[in-house]
Amino acid sequence: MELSSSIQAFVLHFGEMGSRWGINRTVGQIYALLYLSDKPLNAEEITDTLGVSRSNVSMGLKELQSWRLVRSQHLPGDRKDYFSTPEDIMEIALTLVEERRKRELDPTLTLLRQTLMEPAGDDAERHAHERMQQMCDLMEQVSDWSHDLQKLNPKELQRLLTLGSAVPKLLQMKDKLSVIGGKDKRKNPPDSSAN
Amino acid sequence: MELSSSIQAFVLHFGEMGSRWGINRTVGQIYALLYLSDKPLNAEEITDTLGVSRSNVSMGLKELQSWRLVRSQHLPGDRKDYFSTPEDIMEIALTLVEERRKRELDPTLTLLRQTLMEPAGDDAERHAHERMQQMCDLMEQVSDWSHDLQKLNPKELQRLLTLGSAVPKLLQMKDKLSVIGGKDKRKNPPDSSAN
DNA sequence: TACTATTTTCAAGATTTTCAGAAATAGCAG
DNA sequence: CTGCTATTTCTGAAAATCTTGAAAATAGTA
Repeated sequence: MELSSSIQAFVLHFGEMGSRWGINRTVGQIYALLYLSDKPLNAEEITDTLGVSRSNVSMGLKELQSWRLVRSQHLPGDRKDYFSTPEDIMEIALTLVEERRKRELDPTLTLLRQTLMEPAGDDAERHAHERMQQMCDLMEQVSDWSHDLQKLNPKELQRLLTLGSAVPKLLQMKDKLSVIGGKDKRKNPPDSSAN
Repeated sequence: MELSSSIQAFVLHFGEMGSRWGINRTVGQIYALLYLSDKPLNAEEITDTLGVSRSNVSMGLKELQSWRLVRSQHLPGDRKDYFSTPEDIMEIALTLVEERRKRELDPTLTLLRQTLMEPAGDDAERHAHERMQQMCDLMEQVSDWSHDLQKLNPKELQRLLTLGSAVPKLLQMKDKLSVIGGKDKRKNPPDSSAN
């Protein structure tokens, strides 16, 4: 399959960016191709289009499936596997967030929790444990937040994203409401500590 | 310098995770060491502690400084450079978000904007451009959101993070308020389209 | 069951990245 | 300027990763 120049540029770019995103070039190119394609592609088509080996494509597809960024399906009257990316880009983004959390956060979180079970020995270790505790707390919050995101539907997520910088203003608004209504159930009421 | 076992474990872990985070082992180890240290360290001390070459430490420190995750300072009466990480973990997290945006998002955003200036040719390219437009829109929102985060002070950021899953409820609250007060200035008032 | 289409695995070669030591550079006191 | 120390850059070797073609495994079909 011949690619138009703009599609080609995008595919090549994804290949190059792959290293920054923690995937290799072929994987990046396969994903870009599937993302832009208006129909599912089989491994053979991908191989021909990208000009890489068939086995490379097989491995790449396997990795993309392990990330849940690519799905396979069968077309009627055809034994080949056909691959595509989800339609909804919000869904794609959520998947990416979740998988990165699993790979980049969870292992460290596990180590930190284990380490912090043990008491610190000398002064240096005591300080180190404090630092680890800070990191652990933050990572847990980010992790929880990531889990919460997964529960939102794409629509809610879209609104949240659009809101962007307006969220702090919402916070202020909430504070006022809480003060008036007295319905604040959080452990730390607003401004319980100085800024 | 001798490391206690829990510190050692953390340093080694950061070295291993480095590859997933887009840095190499030595860089990961140097960062972990500085993060846990209760005082700034010079390159010589880092070299001895980690058992890697002096030149490696030099390169690693340079990279960490390019990420703005490590700062250098001079101690009175000493010609050596001493290195440390910022105290506030929230500040560290913000730096990380910003630098990752620059490295992982911005280049793609640039390419997408350029590409989308040109009109699409055939049907396949038209579909591809639609997909690129979706990705571009989302990335711009994430990028804007990341910029907005940078403007928050650590305290506000902390509250935002603690809020987590409560944000959607806040959204609902806002909707009700807007309906009552009639002060909604957004282009798309709440529920202007079906969910 | 045997045959064929398709996918996956494997081991070797190619490429890229990491690393230590050597050489070069920079900063500074005398 | 000279000699000394601290730091960075260069370079080739080692290690890790990527890519490939061939072989093996799997799945579908007659």
